[in-house]
Amino acid sequence: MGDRFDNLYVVRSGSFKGSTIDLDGREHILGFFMPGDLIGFDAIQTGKYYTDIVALQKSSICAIPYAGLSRLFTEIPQLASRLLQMMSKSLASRETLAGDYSAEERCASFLAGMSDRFNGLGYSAIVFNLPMARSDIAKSLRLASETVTRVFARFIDDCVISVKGREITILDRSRLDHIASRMGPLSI
Amino acid sequence: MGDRFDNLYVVRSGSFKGSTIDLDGREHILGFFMPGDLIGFDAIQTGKYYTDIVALQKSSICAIPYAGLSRLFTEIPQLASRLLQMMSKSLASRETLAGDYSAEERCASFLAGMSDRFNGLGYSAIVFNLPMARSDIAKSLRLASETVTRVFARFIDDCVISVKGREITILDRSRLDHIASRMGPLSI
DNA sequence: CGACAAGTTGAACTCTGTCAATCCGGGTGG
DNA sequence: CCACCCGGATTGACAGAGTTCAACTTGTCG
Repeated sequence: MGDRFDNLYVVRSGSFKGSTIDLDGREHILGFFMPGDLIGFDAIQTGKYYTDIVALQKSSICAIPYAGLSRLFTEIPQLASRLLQMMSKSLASRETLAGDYSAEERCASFLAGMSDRFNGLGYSAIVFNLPMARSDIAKSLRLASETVTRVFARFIDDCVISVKGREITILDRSRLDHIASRMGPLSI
Repeated sequence: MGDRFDNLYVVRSGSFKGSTIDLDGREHILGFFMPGDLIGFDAIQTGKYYTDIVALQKSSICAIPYAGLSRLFTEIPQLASRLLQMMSKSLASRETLAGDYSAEERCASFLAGMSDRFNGLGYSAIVFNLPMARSDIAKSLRLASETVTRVFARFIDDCVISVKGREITILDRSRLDHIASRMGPLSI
């Protein structure tokens, strides 16, 4: 955070969280990045990164110098369009997160979103290991970690998911979708 | 909303609100658009507008066919960069709005932001007329309109602002900034 | 096996939303 | 010119979801 914006980064393996620390010292988590995700385009405007990026496990990234990339806009105009598309998608996700939704809706949307993302990466959409701590989930959903625990507990009671530490098993995806239905998809 | 994405629009005069109706029929306001603001780039990804745009007063806009614009990316690569910048800025604003901030922080940030925007347009940063209803402010900040009223009342008691209908006078900008300090600027 | 971080559970509290009543200002029509 | 309306704004009372604080449990790693 605060460094001069020179590169965009693509996650190659592992996962990251994007976070900021506000003036009261509280951490806000803006999203999680998984393989294929692009990191850093929120810095294009200001020329400075304004989020901290923290690896959640052993991970690797690939740097893309923005100067070189933007020069390519001339030769490959689709490149700019594609970049605009990715930003547009990210924007929609933020939009979703900004809505006033209940803790259950948020958690359901989060779980469904993670399932989809793992699925898109070729992993199981049913059983997967969350790379982040409960408190990180909570901060990304704007909830207290205790609330996330309690909602998960309710989901377990209702046989929607089962949980073993950070391993999640989706037992009833349609129910999950139904709970999350008011919210759009949470892609990042 | 729902129409095929063909044009971006620039506000020439007046003001607009961008809103969606969720499945429960409740309106969410995503932002306000004032002269110079660009409308519609959140549709780049999906190819469909997914917000309703409503004028708040007699207003005029200028349509920019996106097909023509994106062709220009080749000739004028700065154009794509500029567009990316604007989206990046919008992204940052959404980020801000997604955080968990108190009603006071949200309202203070909103007022400071409006003051800055009017100022940027050549109007007074001290006294200005809000074009939108209290309920619109509330919906854009994810609050109930009553809460906005109450927070404004508290600000008046503390001599931070004075209010006469939709006319706002900033009495103590530094205090306002202080209250809003945990939040980033709310530009859109 | 012990220690420390992460996660869970319980109880009290607080902020904000909801509901309802009232107030205000501007436009309308007699 | 005034009485009347009507939507927006304000104010009050109350309830509920979620936070906070604290204690307790679990699991992981040295």
